[in-house]
Amino acid sequence: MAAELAKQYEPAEVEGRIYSEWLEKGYFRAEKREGSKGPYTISMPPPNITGQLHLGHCMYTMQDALIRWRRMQGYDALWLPGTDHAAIATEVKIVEQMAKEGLSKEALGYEKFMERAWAWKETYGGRIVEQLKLLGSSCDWSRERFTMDEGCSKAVKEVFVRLYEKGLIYRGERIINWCVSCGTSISDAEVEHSERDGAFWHIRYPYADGTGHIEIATTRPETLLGDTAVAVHPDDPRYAEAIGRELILPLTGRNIPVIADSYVEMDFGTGAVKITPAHDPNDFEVGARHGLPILNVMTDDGHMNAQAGAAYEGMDRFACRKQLVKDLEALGLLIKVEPMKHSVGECYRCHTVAEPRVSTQWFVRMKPLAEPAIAAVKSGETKFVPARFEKTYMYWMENIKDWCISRQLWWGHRIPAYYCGACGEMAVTREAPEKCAGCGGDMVQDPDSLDTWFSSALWPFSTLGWPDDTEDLKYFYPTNTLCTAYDIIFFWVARMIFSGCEFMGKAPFDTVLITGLIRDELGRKLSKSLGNGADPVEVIQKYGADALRFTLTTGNSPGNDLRFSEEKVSASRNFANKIWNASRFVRMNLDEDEPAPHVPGNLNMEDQWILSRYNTTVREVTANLEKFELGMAVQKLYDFLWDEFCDWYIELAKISLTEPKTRAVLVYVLSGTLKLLHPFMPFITEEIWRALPHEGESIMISDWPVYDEALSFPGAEARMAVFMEAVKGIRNRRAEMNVPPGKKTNVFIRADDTFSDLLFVKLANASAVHWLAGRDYEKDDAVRIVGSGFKIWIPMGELVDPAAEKARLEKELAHIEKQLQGVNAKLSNEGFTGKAPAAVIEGARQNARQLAEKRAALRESLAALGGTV
RNA sequence: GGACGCGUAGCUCAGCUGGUUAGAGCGCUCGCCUCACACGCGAGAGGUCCUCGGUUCGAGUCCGAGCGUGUCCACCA
Repeated sequence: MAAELAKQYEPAEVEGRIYSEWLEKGYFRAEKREGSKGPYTISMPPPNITGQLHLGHCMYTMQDALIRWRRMQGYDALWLPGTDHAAIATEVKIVEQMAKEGLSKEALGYEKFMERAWAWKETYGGRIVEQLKLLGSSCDWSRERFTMDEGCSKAVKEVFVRLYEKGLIYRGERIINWCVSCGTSISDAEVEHSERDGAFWHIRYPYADGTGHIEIATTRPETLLGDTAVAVHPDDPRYAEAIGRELILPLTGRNIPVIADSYVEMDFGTGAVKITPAHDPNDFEVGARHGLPILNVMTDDGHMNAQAGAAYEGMDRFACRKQLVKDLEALGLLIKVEPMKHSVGECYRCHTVAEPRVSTQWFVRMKPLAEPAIAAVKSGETKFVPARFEKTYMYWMENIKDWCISRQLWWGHRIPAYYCGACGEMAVTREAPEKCAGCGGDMVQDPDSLDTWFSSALWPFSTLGWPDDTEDLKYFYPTNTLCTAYDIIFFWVARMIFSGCEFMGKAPFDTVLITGLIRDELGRKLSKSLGNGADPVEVIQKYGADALRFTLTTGNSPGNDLRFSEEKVSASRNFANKIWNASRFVRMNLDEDEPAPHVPGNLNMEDQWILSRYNTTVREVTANLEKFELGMAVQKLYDFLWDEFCDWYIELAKISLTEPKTRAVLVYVLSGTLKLLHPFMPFITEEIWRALPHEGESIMISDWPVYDEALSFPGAEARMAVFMEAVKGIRNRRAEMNVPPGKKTNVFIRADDTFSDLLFVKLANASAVHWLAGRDYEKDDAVRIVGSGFKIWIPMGELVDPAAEKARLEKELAHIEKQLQGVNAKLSNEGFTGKAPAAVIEGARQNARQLAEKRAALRESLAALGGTV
């Protein structure tokens, strides 16, 4: 056994050593074992290889806590880790990095660029994995995966081909969101909308026959150059005559028709809408209905193209907007400019204003896939915790649109579509075709890659070996708990569910545990630009991983955001130190050959009490974990260990440390509590557990404690409650009377029950305890303490301030009277006595009796005191 | 325009299916270096549980309305 423990817990000395040992022993490895309780699986949300560990990742603590708990319960607990290639995010970073060296993608070429990207993956993907280890994550690293590794890539290809063959993937020309900065399409989910100050330009479109004009209003004047019609509502009387006439599109000289479409809102703007099918999703629909030409006026990088006309070609889209407004004004066609707030979409990666534009892309037909995914949640096959997020999910799924999955990026999974250079024939296949099946011409692969979420959607089964029918897949799928923040329900959770339903026939997990977001002290979202996120690595170095984990799990409930502050971590560190010192105390009083944890015989009141309280804690903490109430579980452990075990039991145990029985109880309760705490504070619990008598080689593979009816001692709990009340009463009185801690006092007690004098000597600074059987203390010169089932007198001479005592008694009396009044009012209410459960009524009666007793005693005390003041 | 949170002690937040006197951490006041721990010990102060109605014998907890605040979704140009 280790020598005496240090006075303060030093996490930095402990954590690395213990983590390495766990790794070496292979404790994280999950396997199908005979006689286990079965599988318990969590797929780790794969962190992006772009990132460093941030506080958000530290919420993975919840997953680790669940895994550690289930592992101790005897499940084959698999926490499957990995990283995400994060197509667009990574590519943007690499391009940035290259720009600093004066390099560009194009200049480098595809092959070289990909080499560079893989090198990036090795460096930074590796870094974040190492950082996850610092947190204490007990993942099965032997199963670590990457969304672009061979297996995952095979799964992606398989899914693409199957969906294509089923007609659920198609290629077509649609309006998509385009990021001019990233140079790629992005999905609807990847566009963030925000309200911005903009303007509403009212513009005159003259009739071609020179008989007047129609006034339209727009927030994006530059798109005028791509207009191919103006639409009005068919029932709008203002424009009844206009329908079918021609207008001259200003600055272009083109003629465009006025068409009728009920998409137009009559009472918004001027009731006439310019239609730009190439640059607006609604206009695209209108255009399709009316067979309008589609005129794309912009380039990939957000400049105006030749179709915009020579005057504007090459201009940046926003510069063009300015110029165009100026030109309209010069022509007298600008009627007015109204300030207007409207929502602008931007790329979620680079925050450039996204451009809706028509483009040929690949899409997933979502409706048929959404149906089973909706059913899975409706039927309860998959549950959200907290349940309210089901609504978020349902709303999105029920209103889902086709998913644009192709990206004009290099870093990602190539689309398995091949085109014949000779005849244009397309083939979608698992293996690249040698030659065109039709004409024998050479085939070229589609240059686009897939949305990064396309591969993460398959994560719960691709990582287990799918499409091969592996043993892992059979055993660990479906997984159990998916734990993630609410901000990626659409991006990821929803897509995993429909993918699981489609390809596995089963939803990928039974529970989605939603965590909140971490915010800073001021409640702001953590962001790189604000630089307001503490670096978890530094926090861990300073306070320890256990303190950080504790901070993130305690007193927090699923789905709610959490404000992070260093003060909280410091408080958690203090708790770790408290555990450490309590254990140090226990440890230093043990014999060399102290037996392993067991419940001894000959238990006295306080032994029974702490065992009973421990037993209750076991039951409640386990129940909390089953309901995913991790915050509550941790809170209970904190309270139990600090308030009950340390503040009371250890103090009482000091009286009888020489008895093996007392030491056995200390060891039993402490090591059991450490087990309960282990999922949350893995390092310190392991370190201490090993220093105490124990069986087995690690706390992390020890058995989770179970509730034991034999350890339930309600009688001892009741007696102990009385004792604690008495001790607190004495302490309180001494404090208020300003009795110096060193001054011991005589204590006279009349009680229904008796306790060992030593208890009072030790905990209440008593010099001697006098038990008054069946009679009160007779002299008047004493301070009285009245409790439930006891009265205590402390001779006044030993105290100092009778006036203060009188004031205190009066205050307490008033308080008691108020309470008594309340209880009596309740008891005399027939509604209450008639309808409330018997136990509640009995409780109230008992309370009333006790209060009445206290009141009587207080009055007596006051009367007695009155004589002496 | 929809949907969803939140509003409890000075600050940050717990409080499950309604049931005795509403809790914690930090901060504050008083006293203690008491032989595990000053990252500590003991004792305190501090709350109209946002407002108004309702259901109920009983509401911080359930319902309705309102106010404040935050988030997500949405094609009104």
